[in-house]
Amino acid sequence: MSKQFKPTESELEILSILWEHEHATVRMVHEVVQKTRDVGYTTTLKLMQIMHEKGLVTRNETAKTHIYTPVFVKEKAQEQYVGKMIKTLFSGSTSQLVLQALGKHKPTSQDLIDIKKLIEELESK
Amino acid sequence: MSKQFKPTESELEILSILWEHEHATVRMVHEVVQKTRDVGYTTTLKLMQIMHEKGLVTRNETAKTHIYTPVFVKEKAQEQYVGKMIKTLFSGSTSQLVLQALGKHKPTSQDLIDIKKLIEELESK
DNA sequence: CGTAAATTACGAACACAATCGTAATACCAT
DNA sequence: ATGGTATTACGATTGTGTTCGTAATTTACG
Repeated sequence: MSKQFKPTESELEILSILWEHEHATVRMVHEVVQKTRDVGYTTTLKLMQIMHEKGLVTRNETAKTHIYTPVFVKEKAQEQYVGKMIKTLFSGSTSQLVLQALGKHKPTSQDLIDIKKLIEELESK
Repeated sequence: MSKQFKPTESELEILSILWEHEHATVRMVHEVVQKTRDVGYTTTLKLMQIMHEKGLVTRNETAKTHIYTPVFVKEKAQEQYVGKMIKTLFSGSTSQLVLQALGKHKPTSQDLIDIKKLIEELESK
């Protein structure tokens, strides 16, 4: 089994910003964070330093201004969270999750086509 | 907007047990919890007392042994967690979540039929 | 009744996440 | 070089979740 990866709420927010930008400085991350939450620069800095200690991110320190890069890819987090949710909130039933998701958050018609395609692939096995 | 509902990790575990049984005593819940985690009885008790204070559960106190009942239905939690996950981990794309879920956790063929049916309903609108 | 057993109530301790103030450090422009 | 500015480093504080020990309460039963 691969290593467990369990970011806190704030850490996940920062990770999602890093995933969007490949890598980023503290200031860049902080500017995005500040749009939603009113928090000081050093708070964001500290969080990212802790994430570095934990091994959630690496950083390039050659320049004064460090550049942070996430260690885990987004897909890893997606897989983990989806799996956990199916287990604890949907009694292990993937289809229940899918039905809930499709029912409450309507996808575009192109999305529906993609999903149908995948279903056909799954059925043909 | 309806009230926000944000159980902690442990609280969610207890809630999922309560959802499964409609309602339950501390001992009943504790026995289930103990199967996975090694924790004392009073810990489970305390958690459920706190959940009561927070309004996550109600309890019937007519007998000495209280009976706890969840306030929110499971669907509410499902909706909330799914929504949040789509937003933070799937850039708002429902289909991405669905594809990830179906790809990693294979559903039964009956499940696939159900999903296809829902998709057709969605498309006919 | 009165004692044993189970349950609840309460408070304290511990761990950890989040926040920020301040000091140290590196860089840039003049 | 030096002063100003941005960044990093560090430590302290606060809040909250989790855990458990112990006391108080209720119930059941001899």
